[in-house]
Amino acid sequence: MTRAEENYLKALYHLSDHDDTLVSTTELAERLETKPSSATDMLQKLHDKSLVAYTKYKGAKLSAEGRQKASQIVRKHRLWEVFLVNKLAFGWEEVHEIAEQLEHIKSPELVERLDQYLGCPTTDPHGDPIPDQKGQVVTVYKSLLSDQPKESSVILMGIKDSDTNFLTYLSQKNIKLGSCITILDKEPFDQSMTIEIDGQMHFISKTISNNIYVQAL
Amino acid sequence: MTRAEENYLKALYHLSDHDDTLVSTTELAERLETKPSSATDMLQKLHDKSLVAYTKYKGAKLSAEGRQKASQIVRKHRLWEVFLVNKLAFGWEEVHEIAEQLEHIKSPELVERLDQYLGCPTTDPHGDPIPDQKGQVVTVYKSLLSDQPKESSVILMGIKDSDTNFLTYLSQKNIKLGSCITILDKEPFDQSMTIEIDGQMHFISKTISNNIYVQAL
DNA sequence: AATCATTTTTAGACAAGTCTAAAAATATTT
DNA sequence: AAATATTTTTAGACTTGTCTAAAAATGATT
Repeated sequence: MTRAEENYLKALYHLSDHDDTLVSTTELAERLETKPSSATDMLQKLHDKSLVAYTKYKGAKLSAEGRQKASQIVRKHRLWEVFLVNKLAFGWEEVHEIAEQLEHIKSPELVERLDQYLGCPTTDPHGDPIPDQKGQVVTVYKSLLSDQPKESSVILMGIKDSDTNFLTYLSQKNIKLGSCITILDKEPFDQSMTIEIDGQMHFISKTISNNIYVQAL
Repeated sequence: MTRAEENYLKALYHLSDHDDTLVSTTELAERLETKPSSATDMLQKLHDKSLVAYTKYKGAKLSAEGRQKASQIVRKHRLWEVFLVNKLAFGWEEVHEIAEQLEHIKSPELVERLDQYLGCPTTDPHGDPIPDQKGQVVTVYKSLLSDQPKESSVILMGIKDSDTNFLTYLSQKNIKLGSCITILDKEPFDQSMTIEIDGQMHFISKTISNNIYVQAL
């Protein structure tokens, strides 16, 4: 498999993550920052290889085989992210781009040894699950911080959209995975919150709280 | 720089390692398992980019800039080899292919952190020197085992041609970097040797001893 | 149901890197 | 020094993945 093929499979994996909906050509092209015509070409190619179920004008989704392949690329991506953060002390906002490259390294042996070396982690530095060799992921129940009531305490479990700017914003405020968050106040008007983390108080907008996954204490 | 360009630079680096001789198109093509016509195309391209000094029908060599670029690819290759052997417990005969892929990962920050993490090694698992950021290498004086006199004792410092089969042969016999070798006997006729390593005796041909670098104790 | 707008596909072109086959230059031999 | 052999380069073609522009299909509107 070429790098381009791998990137298309991965994009399909992310776009039809849980639901089994068909992905449109335009949607796929946007995700990959390319043109719909290019996506069409590739979908036909991947369909010929039985990695994608694609019907002209209707859309595409991964086949069982394609999903397995895609999951292993995601597995590699997230394992490398753990390596970069836990072993090389990169910040969680710095690792995505490097992992985009490392995920294409072809060596099943390497992946398994890396997994062992890292202690077989089940989530990456942003709280996203790491698929196992079979493509299975451990589903951890996560709610959005924005849905939590006033005066409750929760643990930060993940980031919904791991945008670099957002990750940088959080790490500057020393907010990280595992942080204990107490909601001191919640404005009924715009749902902005006053929260407390490690004795520090922060005001956060709904946009922010809506991008943070938490778990009840 | 593309992967192909990097591979050509690296090949030139290895082919005109110490001496500053011109490399022929055929020589380069053979090293890269490609055709001379392809090598010609690429040499012209690299010449246009000032990475290679190339004269039609004469041959090519790296420019200062090209040599620097090449050295950093070799640096990455060898650092990753150290990682694979020292951290992931791969055998020294298993790491070349994987490092061939890892050497193309583009992230200066990653290289420097990896270097630190590994303790800034100066040689790779086969005893080859790791260039520093400037492309400089520490030259360690190494002689060939085949040139050593009978009854001398030496330390194994490196492998001349790190062929997979040869590396496997050595590791099966538990012969590794740093092993102390005593030459018990040396046959005048074919220069085959009887050597002793860690209490184990081995008979080795000239072909073998000629591929092992050692240093006097 | 017919028209209009949008999405998707096709067709043809381009760049990178490779190849084969033929032409040009260099090296070797007599 | 001329003829032959070898090496190197050029020319044209192919593949992968992309693009633009035009055609076809689908969806929305009236």
